[in-house]
Amino acid sequence: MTKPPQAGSEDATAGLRAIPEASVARLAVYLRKLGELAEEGAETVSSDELAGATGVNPAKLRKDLSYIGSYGIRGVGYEVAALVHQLERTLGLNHRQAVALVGIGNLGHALAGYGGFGGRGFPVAALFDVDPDLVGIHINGILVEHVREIPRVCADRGVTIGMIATPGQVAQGVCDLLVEAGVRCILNFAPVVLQVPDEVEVRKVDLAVELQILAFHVARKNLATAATAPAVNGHAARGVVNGSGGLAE
Amino acid sequence: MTKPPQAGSEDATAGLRAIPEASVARLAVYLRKLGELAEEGAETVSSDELAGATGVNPAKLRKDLSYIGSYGIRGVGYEVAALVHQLERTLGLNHRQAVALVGIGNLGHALAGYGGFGGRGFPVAALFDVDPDLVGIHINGILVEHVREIPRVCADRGVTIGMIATPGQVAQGVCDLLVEAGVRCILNFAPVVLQVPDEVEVRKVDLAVELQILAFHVARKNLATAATAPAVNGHAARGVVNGSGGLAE
DNA sequence: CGATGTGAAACGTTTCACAGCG
DNA sequence: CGCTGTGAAACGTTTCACATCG
Repeated sequence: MTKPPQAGSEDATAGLRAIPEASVARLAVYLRKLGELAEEGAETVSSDELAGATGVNPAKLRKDLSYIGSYGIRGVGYEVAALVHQLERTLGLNHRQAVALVGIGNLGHALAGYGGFGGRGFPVAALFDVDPDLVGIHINGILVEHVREIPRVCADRGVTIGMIATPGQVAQGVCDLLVEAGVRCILNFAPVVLQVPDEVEVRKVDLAVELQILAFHVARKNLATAATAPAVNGHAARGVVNGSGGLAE
Repeated sequence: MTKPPQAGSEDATAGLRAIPEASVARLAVYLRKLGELAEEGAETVSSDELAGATGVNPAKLRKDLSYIGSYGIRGVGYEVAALVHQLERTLGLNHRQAVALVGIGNLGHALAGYGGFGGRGFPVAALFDVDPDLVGIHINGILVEHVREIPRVCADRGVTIGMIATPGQVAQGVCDLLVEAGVRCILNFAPVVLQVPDEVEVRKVDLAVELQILAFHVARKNLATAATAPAVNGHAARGVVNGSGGLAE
């Protein structure tokens, strides 16, 4: 397609190069659904089925799968087991990714105990905090160590992914330590924009921002309903915008 | 621009209509940074400054702000206080949004206690679970009620945003209850794709997917370094691809 | 002059429509 | 015939470059 970059390149390299970011995110979703389908005993899925179950347009799904050098069978669909295997390979789930979690507060605790990680190929290999009450204890069998140990411990245990769940003020400092330790992919839960070198990939999960986006849509919907009905009505925004009887606080 | 929809529309309606999704997400980020700047006593910011602090291209920032009917001063920048006010109005933060949280497990506990919500205009108005050990207790002063109460309680308290932090198997059922209760914006932490009517807005926070995206990038980077360096170096991937001495599990 | 606001080009993503194969 | 795989069109987003104005 684009053109063969080099003649003798492994198929591993060939497939991985040019997958759009947006597709990668969906591949993970397909993979999860395929896991469920496999458990239910399904042997094949059509793009329509899988697309329906994952809330995606079938054409988009087929294009996504075509990026990984697809293994579909025309007239039939995709073989579930084979597709699972290809997706896992593409997403780098064939070699385990050791994860370090920094910040064992409310959220950190929850993340440390979250089944979705260890269960699905992301063993939490290290926990860090600065609180003396936390350093030294074990969570889910993992020792909480002091943040200053990050460079040593991460290097030792081959940590490839860091998760930051600290308060915002210290997140950048923690990030710098992780980068120093050679961690090049970071999942940031702290409400700050991290500054990192180009070679480091940061993804952000920002709960406050998510809520604000939804708040925007609440406002949009209120205006929409206020605008549809009233053309005749004068000022129909009445109870909609400010009609919250009595909130809990 | 697009065209004035109706002559005498309030400026509130005029500005809100056509803001791109991608911009809305960033507006929330600008708002947070502006809050910090205000606390530091800044009176104005230039697009370059604010863009730098939020990791965004300055032109993009200016375009984003132009959507809300911008209040910048040429040659100077933006007045911080005024911009904060405009952003809050645009994001629907002037009237509080009552939030309901369903699923008080690991993650739910953390969310219920998270300061970023109540502090910033999102009072948690209701908590729900099915576990008899949880129903009846208070968390952060809020009573945990049974999931079956969702329709009544949400309607009573004017809940506009629902958060689902349940196991995947029950998330769709919970979602249906929320929708039935009139909640039209949902933040979903459960690892499933929710099926909702068109008028309901769902945003998904999917930790496992985030990690898998990062895992993909780890794999990509390994291939990149394996491909760039070694032209001279032989096999430079040394400890990178399979150098994980001993993982924790 | 310096920073905003914005057409227009570049880029990425989604969707359509259908050729091609099992 | 049915479903995949994929050019090409449509759409949304980002970036550039510069006119505009305080």
